Amino acid sequence: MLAKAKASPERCSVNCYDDCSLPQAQSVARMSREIDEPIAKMGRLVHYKRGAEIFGEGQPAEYVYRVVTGAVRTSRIVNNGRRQICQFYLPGDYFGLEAHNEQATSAFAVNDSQILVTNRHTIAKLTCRRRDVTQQLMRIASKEIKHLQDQILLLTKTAEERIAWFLLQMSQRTGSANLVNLPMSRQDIADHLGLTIETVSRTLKQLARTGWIKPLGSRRIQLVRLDALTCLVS
Amino acid sequence: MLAKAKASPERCSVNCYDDCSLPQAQSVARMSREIDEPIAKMGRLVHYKRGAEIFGEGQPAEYVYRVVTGAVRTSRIVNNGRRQICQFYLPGDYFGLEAHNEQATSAFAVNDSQILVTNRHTIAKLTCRRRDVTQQLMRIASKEIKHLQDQILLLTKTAEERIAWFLLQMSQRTGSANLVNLPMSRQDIADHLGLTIETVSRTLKQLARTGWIKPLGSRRIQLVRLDALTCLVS
DNA sequence: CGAGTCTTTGAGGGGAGTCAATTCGTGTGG
DNA sequence: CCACACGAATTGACTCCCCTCAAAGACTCG
Repeated sequence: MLAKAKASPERCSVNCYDDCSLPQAQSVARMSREIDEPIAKMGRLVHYKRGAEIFGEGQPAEYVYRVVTGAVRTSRIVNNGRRQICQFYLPGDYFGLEAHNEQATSAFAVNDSQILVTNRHTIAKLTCRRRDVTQQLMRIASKEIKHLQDQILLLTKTAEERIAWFLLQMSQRTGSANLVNLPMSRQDIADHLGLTIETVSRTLKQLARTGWIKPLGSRRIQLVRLDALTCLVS
Repeated sequence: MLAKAKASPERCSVNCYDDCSLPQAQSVARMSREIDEPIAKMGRLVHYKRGAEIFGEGQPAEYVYRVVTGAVRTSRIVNNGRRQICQFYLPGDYFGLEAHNEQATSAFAVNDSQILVTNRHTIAKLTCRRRDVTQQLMRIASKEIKHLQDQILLLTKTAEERIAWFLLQMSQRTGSANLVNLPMSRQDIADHLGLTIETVSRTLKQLARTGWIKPLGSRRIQLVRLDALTCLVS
């Protein structure tokens, strides 16, 4: 019931760079879909082990983060002990930007992950010189807001619709059309969708029985009937 | 069931100004808690009648809005006809900023309202000259994100907790400690909290029976036991 | 005063939660 | 390499909260 997150704040700094001069920075910039993202080109690459805390709720928000490899979840603990997973972040996604003074969420590495960490001061200084940085910041914030609004819509729907939505979203975000890799546990999914692990499991089974999905092991799912799933979410 | 929003796009422009020279602009700036908010000092004051559409979902996001008097609700329509009210905005609140290219929500005036409308280009130009504008933008976005996250936490709670949370929040935002004026209908409240009007009505009755609140007419509620309500939300 | 809308109240049903037991999967140590 | 342990995931039975449907009551405004 009380899903306490593992607090193993083990962090290993692997590589540092502050400019585009190093090859790693180049590859990071190339990974970006929008080439001219100034924030993507600076920062420090940090390696977090599976389950490691990246930042905690209430901590001062000093950095902006970007997933390079792996996966990250942000979460909040509610009074009754429930854990709400606000968002999963996959390679290319920014997070930690939404905070103003202090973090409203905690962030944990779902898997071993490489995260690009950029100081907010560095970004703030950049906004004075380059006007497109402000636009990029607002674009990231807008994306975050849009996503939260989608999630709010989701929480008024049925379990089946939530699961379908989640699977479709994961398939879109990971790029593979009809094969979904789930880096997170059932508990993570349940806490994200506002369900219980039992309901998640039952609903997945139901979708498999109707032939819309095909489970390939516990954390790999093939989306057989993309049309039916999409229709369910509409 | 299908809660269709009234589409009465009647809008009356009452006053225009683009600088601080006019007295209305001064009063708007004075209303602001943070005196040095650059956005609050410019724009055009528009009057919207009760039920009027301020902008529609999918429309290009050209302006940023600020409530001066009245109340505004932003909403989205889900596939099954349900309406999700994303947020209520009260005097002093900004809205419409979260959109990137096009509005993700529709906005309607709950009551007759005066809205300060500012062109995004004007703000964008200002960011080049004054660096604090970017910070203000991010502060508004952060506030919006925090609020959405709170609402997500809310939607996993019971009806009683949602109602209590809503009443406490409204009392905080309107400034009056234990007297809540509800400018919106039961349907609006229900669509905001992810409940039905029947459940809203029943839950309010239940809270009144336990003596924690005291209804003063349909749209005025006295919060008798603030401690108990706060404990419920925790 | 009356038509329409909003709100309240009641009865019944369904979907997800809770509790509990079993199975599966992974890593560990003998 | 196998046996064991531990957690993760599945499956089942039962309960409860909220939704649905329906009708009556209260309020608003012409």
